[in-house]
Amino acid sequence: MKRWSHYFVPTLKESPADAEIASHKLLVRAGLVRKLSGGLYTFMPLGLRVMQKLSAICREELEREQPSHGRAGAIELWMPHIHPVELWEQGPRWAAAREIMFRTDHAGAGKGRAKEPEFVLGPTHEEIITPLVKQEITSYRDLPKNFYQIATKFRNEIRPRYGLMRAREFVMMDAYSFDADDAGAVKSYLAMKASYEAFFKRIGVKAIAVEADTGVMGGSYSHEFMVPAEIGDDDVIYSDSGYAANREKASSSLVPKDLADAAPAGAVEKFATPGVVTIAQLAAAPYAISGDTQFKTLVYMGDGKPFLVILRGSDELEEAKLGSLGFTLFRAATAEEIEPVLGAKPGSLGAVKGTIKNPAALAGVFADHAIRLIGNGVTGANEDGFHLKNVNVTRDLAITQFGDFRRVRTGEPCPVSGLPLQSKRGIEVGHIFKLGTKYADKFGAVYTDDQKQSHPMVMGCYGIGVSRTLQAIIEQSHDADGIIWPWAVAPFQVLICLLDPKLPEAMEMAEKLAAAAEAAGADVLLDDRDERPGVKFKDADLIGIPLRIVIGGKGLKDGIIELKPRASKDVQKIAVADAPAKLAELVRANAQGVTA
RNA sequence: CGGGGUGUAGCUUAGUCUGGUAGAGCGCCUGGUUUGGGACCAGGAGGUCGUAGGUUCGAAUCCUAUCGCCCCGACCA
Repeated sequence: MKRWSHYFVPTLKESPADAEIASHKLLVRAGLVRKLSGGLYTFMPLGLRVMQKLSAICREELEREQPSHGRAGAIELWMPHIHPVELWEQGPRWAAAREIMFRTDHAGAGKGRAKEPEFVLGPTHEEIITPLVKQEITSYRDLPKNFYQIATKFRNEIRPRYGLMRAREFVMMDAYSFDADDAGAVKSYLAMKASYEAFFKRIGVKAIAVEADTGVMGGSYSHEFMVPAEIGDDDVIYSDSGYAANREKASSSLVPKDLADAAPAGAVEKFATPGVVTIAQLAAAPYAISGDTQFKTLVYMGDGKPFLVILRGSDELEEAKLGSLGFTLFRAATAEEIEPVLGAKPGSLGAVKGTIKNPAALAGVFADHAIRLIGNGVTGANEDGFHLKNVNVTRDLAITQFGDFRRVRTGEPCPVSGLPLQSKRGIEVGHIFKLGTKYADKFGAVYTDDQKQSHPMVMGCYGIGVSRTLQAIIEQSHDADGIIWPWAVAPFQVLICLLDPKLPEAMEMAEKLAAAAEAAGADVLLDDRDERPGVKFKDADLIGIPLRIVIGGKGLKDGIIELKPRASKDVQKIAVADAPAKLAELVRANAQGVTA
């Protein structure tokens, strides 16, 4: 039992000026965190307790045996957070990752300046664990293995946001699985997915697993765990069939599988379009060529070489989908880069064979499937002020490869069920990746099988943003008065409000109840402060302890105490004599509800 | 990094346009009265107005630079 008067819970009546969203305001008002600087937070005693509860449950769920997958759970270890930069340079994503990494300099190290940093602060640990496993595991007998840690991560986010939601230093559970083959890696992946689902369920968070883009991590497939919330950074696309994907990854069955190639409608014809540089201008009078019959040609630079992406004029590029093309780094090309290759400025670009000034410079022409719906359409002539009509997809466009590059829209048919797609915002609290051999190849993490053959290990990597989850819980579970903690992660499960702490019989009662609750498995906070009742009630609601007990001088005279769950409005009055047993029973019932 | 906003006491802020030497509420300290939903009265402490220059007789206020923070965009647990 903690006595509030000897503890430290600095609550605030007013919201801090720099907090915008409910969970951020409550985080600070309830005394869970304090800001040091943008994206850097101190966990105050109450906030730390929640972090510890989240971590403990996370450990239990990760280490639990997964009988259905015939393998042991994950194994905890602890890796350094200062990494020699050479390991990152050797890894597969240095070019992309270095931007978000904090680097160390040599200040205070008694050395001169070096040109390159020697150490970086770890944003995640693939580059550390893979060499470790390469060194320690060489036999199939030692596989599979899944290692994890719960530790601080450092990312120099371009824009930290919303308190713990996107911080520069944050707490993450990161796990890495190593399997002998792909089938094993899939098992490990599914076992982790099951562990994640169990974890989020236990902590009282409604998180849904959605298909996700693999981004800079690479790998073959991945799921994100999303907490639905208006303030979330991500769009979840879903349908009532159960399909759910991050917008970056989402697709639709807009183009029928059996769609035949359109026959040419006539010879390609050039026409003058002076001053027309947008899809909208061409769609307007006097041209009146609707966006869904125009070909939009975008130019990107992939690892230094230009490539083209063709979409319907009415569609938007989903940039993340270009990741499937295999470039390490890509970005939109500048007008200066475009003109020498295509022969025109943006606004008159096209991919019709023979109109591209320097086709040899291109790394490829990638077309979205949806342009097949156009069949015959209009595109730029690669000559400023001119467009081409009667352009036929199969006859006239020099397409290297078709793919899914467009951003889906709600209302389009779900790729699984055909039901209309819907969209909602979500907070990404966890992510799992099946990595394949990408890192194992780079670091030479191989093992020998029972035929004396050497193979790369097949990896998976997994993350849960523990500190972000803490805030997501608040975002998902609060009301106008404060936080409503789920039982399992509450900093304390029971709050005893002693309205008259100076009354010896009240204090005696409080201690008796606290002992009963603790024996039943609850953590107890005793508000023994010399404050007026109103202050105690307001604070109680604000910090959101699930079960509140009120011991007041008046009630005690009538032989009763009060019991009120934070989540409900009902106050139960209980006879003093029955109180300890009743409280213990309630505690056990609640605890069972979250471990069952 | 682009766009927008903001910086005054521990917190929330007024004052800035129109220059005259900083005010409130909360919190804190002392005393008293109170005590079931953020009490009241009296007294008190606390501010180089983000920082550095400049204009001016005089700058929180005008100008320049710089830093921090917040929001929107591209990135991420």
